[in-house]
Amino acid sequence: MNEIEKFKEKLKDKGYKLTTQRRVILDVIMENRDKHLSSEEIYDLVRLKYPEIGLATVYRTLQLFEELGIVYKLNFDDGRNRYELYHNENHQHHHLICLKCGAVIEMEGDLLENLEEAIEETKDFEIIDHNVKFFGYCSKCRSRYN
Amino acid sequence: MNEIEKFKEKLKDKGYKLTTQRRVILDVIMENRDKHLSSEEIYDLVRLKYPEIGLATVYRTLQLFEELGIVYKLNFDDGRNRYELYHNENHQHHHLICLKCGAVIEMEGDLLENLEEAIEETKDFEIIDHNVKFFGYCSKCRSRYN
DNA sequence: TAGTTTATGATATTCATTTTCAATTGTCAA
DNA sequence: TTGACAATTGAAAATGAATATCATAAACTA
Ligand SMILES: [Mn+2]
Ligand SMILES: [Mn+2]
Ligand SMILES: [Zn+2]
Ligand SMILES: [Zn+2]
Repeated sequence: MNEIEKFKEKLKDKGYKLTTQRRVILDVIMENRDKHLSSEEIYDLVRLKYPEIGLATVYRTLQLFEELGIVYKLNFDDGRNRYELYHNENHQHHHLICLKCGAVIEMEGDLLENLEEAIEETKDFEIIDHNVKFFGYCSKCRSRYN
Repeated sequence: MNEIEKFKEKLKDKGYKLTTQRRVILDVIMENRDKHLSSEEIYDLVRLKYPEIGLATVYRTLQLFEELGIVYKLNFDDGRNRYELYHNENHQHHHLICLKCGAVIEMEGDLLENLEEAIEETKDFEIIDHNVKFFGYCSKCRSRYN
């Protein structure tokens, strides 16, 4: 079963309808797997394919996609929601955000085992998800030519 | 030199004036070291001591305090800025946020050495700060009596 | 204390997001 | 294929946190 089939399934499962709008929004997100687009950036891209769409529909759909686990909501402290396609089951990557140019670099691999173990033991806290961001300077911005 | 003296110094250093409003806001934050108050929560507490204060003053002051390194701005993904007194120089604690009751638990100790080393090496990224949150269930909410 | 500068409070404004609601569309049983 | 009915949509208004504006007030300093 490919991604589109899974998508249709997920919608049907919960009684949601498959609309053109939802299809187009998913397409845009899939075509931008590597990006971390904001709601309005997604709106702008979707409008190229489907100019009649309303902004509210995009916001509504992104919320729905998050509920369905199709998309993951990110917060880069820039005052807007951003989204990425739900990669692998256990969302194991961190984001490095450049304080100068705003570049977002992904860091695969968790490397949080120590920390998570310590938390579960000393704090008796059951971890469901984590959110790890690093702020600093990317290689480009560190070079003296900048 | 105690905390208040340091505070006065920091203001004077940059040409800022010491006003009653700033003093009262600092007091409220110091009296709530263990909390992670939002701007409006701080406003409400400040008004108990100084009812004439304006909301804008509280927002402005919190921004100023962040610039001066008196306070640290937090983002718990609840749509509002939260602040805590700048603890130790290297802001080494993480937050565990309960998905059920909203409790915020602090985790002292970094335990990110592995991860940070890996990033600096493999990504050529200079880390200035990090932001680590864990979402899950606190001990209270895990007990069957809930 | 006077003179200069910074800060304040009230209010208006911004901006992302959400809500409202009448009109439209997808689904599914007949 | 159709009709009934629930879900969805787009336009517009509303919300809510944060910021900007501006006349007045308070702090600093010589
Ligand atoms: Mn990512
Ligand atoms: Mn804390
Ligand atoms: Zn950069
Ligand atoms: Zn809890």
